[in-house]
Amino acid sequence: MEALSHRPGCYVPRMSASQGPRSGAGGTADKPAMRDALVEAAFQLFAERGFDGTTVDDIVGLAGVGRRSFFRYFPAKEDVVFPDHERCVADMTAFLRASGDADDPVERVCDAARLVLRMYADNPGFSVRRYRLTKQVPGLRAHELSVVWRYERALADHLRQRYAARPDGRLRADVVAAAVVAAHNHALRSWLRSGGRDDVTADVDAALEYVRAAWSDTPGGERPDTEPEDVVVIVSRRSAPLWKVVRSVETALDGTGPGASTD
Amino acid sequence: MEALSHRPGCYVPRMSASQGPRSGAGGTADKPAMRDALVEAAFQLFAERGFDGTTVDDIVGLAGVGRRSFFRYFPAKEDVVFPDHERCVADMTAFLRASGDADDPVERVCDAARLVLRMYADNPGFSVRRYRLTKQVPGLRAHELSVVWRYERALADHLRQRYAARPDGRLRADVVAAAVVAAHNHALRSWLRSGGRDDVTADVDAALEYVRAAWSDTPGGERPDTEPEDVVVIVSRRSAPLWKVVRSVETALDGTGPGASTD
DNA sequence: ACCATAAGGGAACTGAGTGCCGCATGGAAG
DNA sequence: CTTCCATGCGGCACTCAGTTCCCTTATGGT
Repeated sequence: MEALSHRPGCYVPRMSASQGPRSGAGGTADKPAMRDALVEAAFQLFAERGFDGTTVDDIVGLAGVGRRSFFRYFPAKEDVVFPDHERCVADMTAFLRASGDADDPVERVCDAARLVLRMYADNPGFSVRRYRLTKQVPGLRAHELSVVWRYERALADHLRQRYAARPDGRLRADVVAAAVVAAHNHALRSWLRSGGRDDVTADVDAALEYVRAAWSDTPGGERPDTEPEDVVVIVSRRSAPLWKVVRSVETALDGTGPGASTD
Repeated sequence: MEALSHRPGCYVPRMSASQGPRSGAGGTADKPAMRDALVEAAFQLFAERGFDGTTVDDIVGLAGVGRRSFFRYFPAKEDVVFPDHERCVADMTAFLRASGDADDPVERVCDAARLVLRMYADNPGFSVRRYRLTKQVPGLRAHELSVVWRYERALADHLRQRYAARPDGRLRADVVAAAVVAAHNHALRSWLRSGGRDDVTADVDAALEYVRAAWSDTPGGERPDTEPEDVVVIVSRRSAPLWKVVRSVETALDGTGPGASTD
């Protein structure tokens, strides 16, 4: 999570696809005013008449632009609901590409998921409005699946590189990526359902820790540098009475007595 | 997996959605000839001109039926590529609903995934043709996502019921469902990529065992009915030499010697 | 013979998405 | 200042997916 805080120069400028025409002077931070106007008009009409009840002509009519311009900025009507999706994917892939080979791959993809979370949390109002929309419009739900799929593919591709040496590296990469995305989405959705009031980051951290504990190579809840020296394993016959099991566990954890410590 | 073999009366008759009109006499096993003709014509044209290069008029022209009839059987053009999807989802939900509370939930959803696999493996030729199609047509890839999403939701909903007592039950359900689907799809896709020649079931079993080992409540590789009487736990100091660890493991498994058996 | 039901066929319509062309702006070169 | 080119925008027309409405036909029961 430390990797996510205050990364000054890590922002991908603007070379993303589906960005539409770059307007005016070839500077760095220009404002696609027409694009924002289209998004604003679209969400206003979607709130009034619903997604299916709104035509592209309605949107461009309210925004005061030509119909052809809409499809210059958004390849499809559904894309106006996820305006900066391409930039987010580009940011995530850049973040993963900047990963070193030393750190834990699972940690890295969890941090990448936190990156996506931050993009949602930065605009709570917009995220909640979009969530209510996608929840009840089947076409938008389907579109959201391909949005999420892009993130999952980015995570899985990164993990496949990192797990290239493992025997089941590709399988593990796909499974871990799916688990991370599922955990992230679980926490994100419950936050969106609450209207954006709860503490997202804590819930997402807990959810990601859940899969990290199951799939990371650093098994404990600790980071590699704080990992304890000992690994504890307990053997017990199932028919043994509970108090005997407990006593043996305690003894084994002490490292003395009749436990199974080999050292 | 025993639950998957030979379930004579478990087949969901025909009340699925998107099934189109039920034809002719009200018997049990009638054949929607027109539906099959549409699928056949569609795949033939898709192979020749591609999905985007084929219009619905082309399909109905080759099948010799009216254009309106196509949309009676398939709500959208993409649905002709997944003709029995609704029946598969209905089968899976029925299979999950028939689950007892005794067996391992993870085992159950893994078996449900194997059920889907069997539907693919029953028609290898069709599955491979569809795979090659969906691989290169973005619109079909997106549609496949919503197909897979239905399966994942079915698994997750079942797990949510089974994990209702757990503190993080809903999170665990979502993560396990995603992991199972990812593992299943990983093995399925590699089989489809091979043209349907490899042994699917073995690969899928291995992939599902991968997530079962991580998330099932019965940690070993054993089924509940063949579970051994003993539970083995091993304690080892990390700095111990490997041979000492191995020797202690062997001793512990023997139940004799200086191991940690409490009985 | 009559009607009821259900399936197929077909014309016409809406709306998304695309191709093409013309217009305007704005900066650079003559 | 004019010419030229590049770029963004608007508009028209077109294709095609999907829907609505209505008609025809077959079958089966009374």
